[in-house]
Amino acid sequence: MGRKQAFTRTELLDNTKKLLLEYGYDGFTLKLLSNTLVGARSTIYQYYSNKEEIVAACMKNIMEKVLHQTSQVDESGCMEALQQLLTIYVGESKFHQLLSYASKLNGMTSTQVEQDLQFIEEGHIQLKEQLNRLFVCAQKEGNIDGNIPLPAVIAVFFNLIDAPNMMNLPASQWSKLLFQIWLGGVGKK
Amino acid sequence: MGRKQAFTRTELLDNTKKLLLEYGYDGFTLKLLSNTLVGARSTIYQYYSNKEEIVAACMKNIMEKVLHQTSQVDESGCMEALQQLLTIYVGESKFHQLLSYASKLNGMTSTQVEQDLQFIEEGHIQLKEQLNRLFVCAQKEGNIDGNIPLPAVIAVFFNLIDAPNMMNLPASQWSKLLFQIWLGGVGKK
Amino acid sequence: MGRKQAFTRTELLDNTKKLLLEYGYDGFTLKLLSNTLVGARSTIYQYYSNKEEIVAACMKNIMEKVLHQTSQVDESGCMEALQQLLTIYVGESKFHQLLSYASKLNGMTSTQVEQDLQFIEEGHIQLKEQLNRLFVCAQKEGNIDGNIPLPAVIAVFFNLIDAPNMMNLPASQWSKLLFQIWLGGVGKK
Amino acid sequence: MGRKQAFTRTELLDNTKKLLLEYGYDGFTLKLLSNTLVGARSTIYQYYSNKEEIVAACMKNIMEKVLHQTSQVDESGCMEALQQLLTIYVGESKFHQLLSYASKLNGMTSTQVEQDLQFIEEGHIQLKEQLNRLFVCAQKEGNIDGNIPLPAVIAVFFNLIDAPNMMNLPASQWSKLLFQIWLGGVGKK
DNA sequence: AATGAATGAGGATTCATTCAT
DNA sequence: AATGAATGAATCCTCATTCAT
Repeated sequence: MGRKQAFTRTELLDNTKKLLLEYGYDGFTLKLLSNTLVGARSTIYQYYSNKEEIVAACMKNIMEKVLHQTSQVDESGCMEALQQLLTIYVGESKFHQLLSYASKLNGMTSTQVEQDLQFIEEGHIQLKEQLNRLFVCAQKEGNIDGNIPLPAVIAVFFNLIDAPNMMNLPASQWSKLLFQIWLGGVGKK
Repeated sequence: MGRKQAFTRTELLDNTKKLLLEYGYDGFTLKLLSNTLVGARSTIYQYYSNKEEIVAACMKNIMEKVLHQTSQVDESGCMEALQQLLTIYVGESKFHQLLSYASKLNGMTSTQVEQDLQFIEEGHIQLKEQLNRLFVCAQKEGNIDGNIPLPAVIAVFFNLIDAPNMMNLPASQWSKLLFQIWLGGVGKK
Repeated sequence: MGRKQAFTRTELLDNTKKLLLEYGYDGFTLKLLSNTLVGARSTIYQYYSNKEEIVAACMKNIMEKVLHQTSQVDESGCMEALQQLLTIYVGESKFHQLLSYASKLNGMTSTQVEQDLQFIEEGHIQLKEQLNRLFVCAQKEGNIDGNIPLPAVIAVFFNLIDAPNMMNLPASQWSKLLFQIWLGGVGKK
Repeated sequence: MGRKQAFTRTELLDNTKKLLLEYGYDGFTLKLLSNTLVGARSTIYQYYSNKEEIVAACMKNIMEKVLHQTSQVDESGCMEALQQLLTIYVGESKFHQLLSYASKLNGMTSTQVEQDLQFIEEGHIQLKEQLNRLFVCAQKEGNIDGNIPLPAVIAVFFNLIDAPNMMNLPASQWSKLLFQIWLGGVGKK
């Protein structure tokens, strides 16, 4: 009963992601979004009740995907686990950039936004804890140089995610390369 | 006798930089800018004929500063030179972030913007060439592992700039640490 | 075999009345209305073809109820009759307020609205005539001070209807009190 | 310096008052308002930063006018004072209706609105106190029938303000007539 | 030259109403 | 007949930019 949907929630969020990455939070307008969809601008409000909710849902989506993958990583071998995590992060394109828009969102406006932000927040914590566990383990096992302050180790690790894959290697290879550099450096041995 | 000058071009650009970093390109409004200056909003148009020109000039400014510093680096010792470059980049706060707003600018709107964008573009090329020179030299001198593809070496190097200095070390120390990690990795030797 | 009826016309109008009183004409939206009913918003259009028709029907309804009651008043004793009328008006909650929305309605839009407005208009006239009859009679019988212009007598009488019953007396008592004040004033005798 | 104003704050508020009375709070749109003024719609925002502030300012204005007048009433003779107050209220056209829009305003949105609402609130209290003083005094002096509950006395008094002056008498005469009815009733003595 | 005021284009959002199942 | 989805018009508001003093 009722008319059939012009577009799905998934389409909406996918296009949102693309546009957010291309134009940033403020540059992302509902007009732009509706242009990538088949219907009228106002139809978007059938799915989400305002712009913030759309962006929040989009971010939550990505966090969910990442959490799903990271939760399946076998942590018994910590170096392998770290390598796998890097692959996941590198694969989930622009993870950092997208989640950085959280600061633009005002949780007070809508319960839905608030919930999504909370979910993202908790996801972040979970991810941090996992990394911490693994870094500590790696240090204990003697895989990481104790002379380098751990914050620096982590900062560099995290930053690798955003390194532009200019050679267009497949994500897994690229991440392997990055991991190798992170661990052994670029210097001649 | 004219009215007394309300504010200088330099003040204008300095405040622009601060605001751009705080609010991003879209969040940066002329009202916000004029609030940080002594005169009226419309006076800004005596200096630049639109918002894009202001941002372009601001970006050009930063590129100029960086180019000025990098051009003074003694390239005879390539490893030392690279280390110095990293210090310069790390010191020039948010170099990447600011220059990323170039994508928001539409060169077609004004000749001035076009010229500034061109300058920035050329600056980028110049910087890349300098790095390339040094990386090739470093490789030749046997300081860099030939098994790692040069683009990866460069990508990681460039990305270090944006690593958050969470321990709040002085720029020179932080850059030294990053350089050391880049070269030798975080793994136990 | 058709679908089962979602809601009745009466339910629709009753809820409309409640909402009109709570939110006013503009605050009254079809979404709000459909939320108080069991079916879908669009089903409302099976009963009335637009918002104006709903409000007009609601207003007509109320006028009908009042007319029905006032037509049963025995006018032989004019003071008793006036007292009864006041009770009716006071009892028909917010009679004035609801009928004031007539000004928001545009008779041109639909024949139905036009007819309803006409009905209401005529009802008003009928009520006025009845009151006039009774006031004239009251004057003749020497119950009303001939020195007070009749329009003022009527205006005050009509306005009593809207006096807020702050003591929350039962309608009949409240109306009796108002009638007594109207007739005898609040001054010490 | 600068261009000369297209319209004054006073014009703006006067037109606002007229429109509010004609169309109600929701029916009052900035488009409507700007149509009654010489300039563009957006120019209105030079004076007030949103619709609520305009309405709040308009309401405050009216309250100020009324308070100014009521504060000059000589309260030594309480019946005369009450008569004067009624004249003031009757003269300040639609005092009640306009101030009733306070409920539509959300004080949280703007400090200005909050302050104006507070002012209006306090004005209300002041007016109530003045009336109370006078009613009590009138009762003491034996001018008011002790058998009628005071709330009813007050309710009727207040309601007189809104009685439509259908004979178009000058405000002072009309109010005198109303006062006389309120005090002595319409019945034959 | 400096400025205060004016303005139009653009964006988010709501709502009555219409469509298609 | 009932409905869920679609939609365009209308509204508030912001902002870069232009005007006139």
